[in-house]
Amino acid sequence: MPKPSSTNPNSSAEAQAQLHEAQDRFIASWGRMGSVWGISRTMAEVHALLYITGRPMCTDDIMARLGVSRGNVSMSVRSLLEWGVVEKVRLPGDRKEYYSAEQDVWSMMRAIARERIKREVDPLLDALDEIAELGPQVGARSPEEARELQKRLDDVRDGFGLITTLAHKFAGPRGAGLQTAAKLLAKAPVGRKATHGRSRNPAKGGSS
Amino acid sequence: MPKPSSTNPNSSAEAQAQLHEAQDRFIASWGRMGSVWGISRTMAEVHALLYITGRPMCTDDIMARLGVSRGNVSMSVRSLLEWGVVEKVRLPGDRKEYYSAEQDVWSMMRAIARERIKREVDPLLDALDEIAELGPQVGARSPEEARELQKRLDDVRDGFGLITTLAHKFAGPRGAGLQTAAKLLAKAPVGRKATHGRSRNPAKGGSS
DNA sequence: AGCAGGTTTCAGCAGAAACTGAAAATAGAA
DNA sequence: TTCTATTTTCAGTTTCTGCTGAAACCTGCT
Repeated sequence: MPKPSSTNPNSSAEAQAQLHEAQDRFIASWGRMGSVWGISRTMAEVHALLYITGRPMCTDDIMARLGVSRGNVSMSVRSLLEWGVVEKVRLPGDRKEYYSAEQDVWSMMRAIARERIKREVDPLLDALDEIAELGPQVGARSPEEARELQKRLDDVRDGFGLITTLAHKFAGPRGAGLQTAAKLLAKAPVGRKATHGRSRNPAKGGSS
Repeated sequence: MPKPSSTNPNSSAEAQAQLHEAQDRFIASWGRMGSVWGISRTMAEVHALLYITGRPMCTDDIMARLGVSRGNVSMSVRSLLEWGVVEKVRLPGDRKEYYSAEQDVWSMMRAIARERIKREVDPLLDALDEIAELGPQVGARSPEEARELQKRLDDVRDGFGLITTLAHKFAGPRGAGLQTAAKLLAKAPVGRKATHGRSRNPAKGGSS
């Protein structure tokens, strides 16, 4: 029910404001995250907004809530659609387009991981392969330095290659299995118990 | 043996130039990577230079090779030292400071991962915890929306929490075990075989 | 102590990225 | 088809980030 959030039996104006604030905080954090990841702050904020409210929203809703221009919303939504973390929704009897975010966190994370690998790791791997091909030339004249170079190149390649293989299992179309794998690995005693030093806020909602 | 790379029995001027070019390409790629990761291009380039040559270098060497200012080198090196991927080296009989990069790729990757988690994930987790504390207020007046909010917050938290736990095993002081774990996981049939569609350059000249 | 060689800091500049606003394009209704 | 509500594009503007270069600051030799 994408109802223009107005007076709802359950929510007083005050509670509304508090909800609003909590949401805004999430949006702000996610947005800051976005800058660190190299995507635009607004794009991350739009995504956060759609995710946290869970309701389809149209361009004007987003503009109003985030206080950004129409053009900016349009561009951000487009990227989000490309990433596959947001989809268009048509409401019958309304000419506007509505947008809503992927609600399953793991799908969402897969999508994010997929994009990031594409942008961050793959180009490096390509470059590495390309550079490796210069090796023989060097090797012809300077075998020792060529070997050193080749070794370092290979080391990096192998490291990132492994990570990529791993990540593709996670991010690929059938990647859901990795959620399980991750949980397994998280439990497995690799070295020692690595509590990440943060006490989970207890009870409350069970999750997916 | 940090010899100012001059005439070496094994290397003709030509081979030297070719080695140089291969290195430069690596440096450029790694530098581009850096921008994507939100660290300055120069910082990444300095690191790449120190890694790929494997030789300790002083400020002037770096300035000359990378064509950047003294101040820039100074700042970059400082960050690199903080990240723990580069260390100071004193050469006896020379007042200059020399710097050299961690040569083990896995240590290097652990260091990188550690920094990135610190900068990217931890703040989000903190924000999430903080926001979750606003929940009860909302809940008092609007139980339904509060539950929805809490659930979404928890979902994200759980997802990132799991990843963090995992990552800390990898990046932590005893994290070396994860190299093994990664290899294991890479082999394990999670769903289906995920060849990452890239054929490793097979010894010599593949095509580009 | 004074001095020479080296490193760090930082104000100002330059280039890049993000954002706006309005014009152009598009898609649905009649 | 035409008319109109909505979305997209893009040139201009603003904002941000990284870089430089010179002055200030260390550090250890004499």
